[in-house]
Amino acid sequence: MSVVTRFAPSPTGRLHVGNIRTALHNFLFARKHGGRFILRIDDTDRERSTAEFDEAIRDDLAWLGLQPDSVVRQSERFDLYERKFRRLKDAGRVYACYETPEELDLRRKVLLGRGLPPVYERQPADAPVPEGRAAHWRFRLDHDAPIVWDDLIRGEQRFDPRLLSDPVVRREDGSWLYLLPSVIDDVDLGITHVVRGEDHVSNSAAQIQMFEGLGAQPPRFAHEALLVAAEGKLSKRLGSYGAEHMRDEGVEPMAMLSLLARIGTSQPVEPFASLDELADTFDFATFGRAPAHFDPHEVELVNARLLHKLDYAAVADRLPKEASEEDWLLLRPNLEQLADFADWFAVLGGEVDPPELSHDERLLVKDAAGIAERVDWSADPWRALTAQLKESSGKKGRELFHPLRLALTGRDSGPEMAGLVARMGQERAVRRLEAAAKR
RNA sequence: GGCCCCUUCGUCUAGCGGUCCAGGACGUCGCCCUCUCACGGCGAAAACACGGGUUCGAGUCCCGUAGGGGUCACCA
Repeated sequence: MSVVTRFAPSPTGRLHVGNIRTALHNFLFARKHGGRFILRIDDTDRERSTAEFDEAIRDDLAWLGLQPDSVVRQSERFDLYERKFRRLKDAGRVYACYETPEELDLRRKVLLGRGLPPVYERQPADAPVPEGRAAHWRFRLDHDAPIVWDDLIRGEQRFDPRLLSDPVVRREDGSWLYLLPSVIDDVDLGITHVVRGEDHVSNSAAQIQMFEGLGAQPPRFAHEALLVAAEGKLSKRLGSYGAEHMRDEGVEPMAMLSLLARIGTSQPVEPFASLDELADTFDFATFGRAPAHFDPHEVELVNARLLHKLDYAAVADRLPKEASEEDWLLLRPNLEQLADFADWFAVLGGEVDPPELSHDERLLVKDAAGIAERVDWSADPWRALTAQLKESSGKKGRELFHPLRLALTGRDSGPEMAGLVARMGQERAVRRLEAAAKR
């Protein structure tokens, strides 16, 4: 049996880390098993769904490289739901209800107040239909069929259907609620594995009976522990760490994905350059059951480590077109974001602001400028320059190198000076040293 | 309030009764590459929530306490 997974966001907002992680796991599992990954836009809620978010979600997935093999939209499948709904109704698995939300809410509070589970109480079949009230519809759970499944992450799960409310599947205006259309689609699309957050476990319990009611075999389920914000006690909203935000912050998609694939698992977080590498090692058995802390700072760290090992070919099209492979190799170890490259590239070929130096440092740099003019730049100019300067000034170590780094690059830290100096050329180096000496 | 899940180094975790004075990864610190900052390499410090049991023996099993997460919608 080949694997088919799906990611089913509702277009009521942008993707955030939690979403992305679920999408990634569905993608990786399918990829690992040579299966298919489907994007299902859950837009049954017409009030809150928008075309803008629909598009933004597809954009974000594309940016992340999580391309679905196909895309379906629930709003285009209402005919199918109608047919299945009718069948369930004829079979008595779906029945009409007439309570108002206020009545249900009140009843729930009473039950809760008595310390009882707030489960929906079915009305007797001969209960009078309230005057002028339209029906909404519930799925009838089979109270005599214990619900059991073997969760890929949580192990054996058992639910007593009596402790679950018969879920409302359709409103009085005919609009659909999440639970039933999702099951109908999972059957129709041949979904073999449902991978989602553990906030869905009780939904899965009810849905398993829906699969059976529809005469279908339920898929396998994997409910992953949720992510919680790392910072402080006051749980910050995870929603702010969205794909949009990541893009603006210069996060490489693979850095984000590398972290999300492994956080909360027993496998180490390492920067991976491709989804295939991630898919190879993907395994639900390594998933922990406790909520993992997501720390945005960790994304930055993985991002930097990823950049440090990325090949020129992987980034060439996003670099200034004059930048060579050598430039990339020289500058790469110092990048935290790809955008930093452009700044360093300017240090090689552009201009830098002369730094503020102390009196002693200016003298040293002036001396250096004189030496630099006479050095043979085709050999190893940095070695020649520093050797001579060391001798003439009597300085060494930080005292010697720091002013030179400042004068030549305008910054107090950065890549290997030897490489930078050779690449910036004699004329530019001399000019910068002189400028710094004068300032 | 009911039900479900969880609690090992700062963080993510390994551990499925003795082989654990608890292993790995990130971070931190130190050393090396280099006579600078970074990159990289090597190394070090760092944890079994608490209290009771069971057992010859408990991080590992049981109960309780505390804490965290989830759920109990005419949201998804």
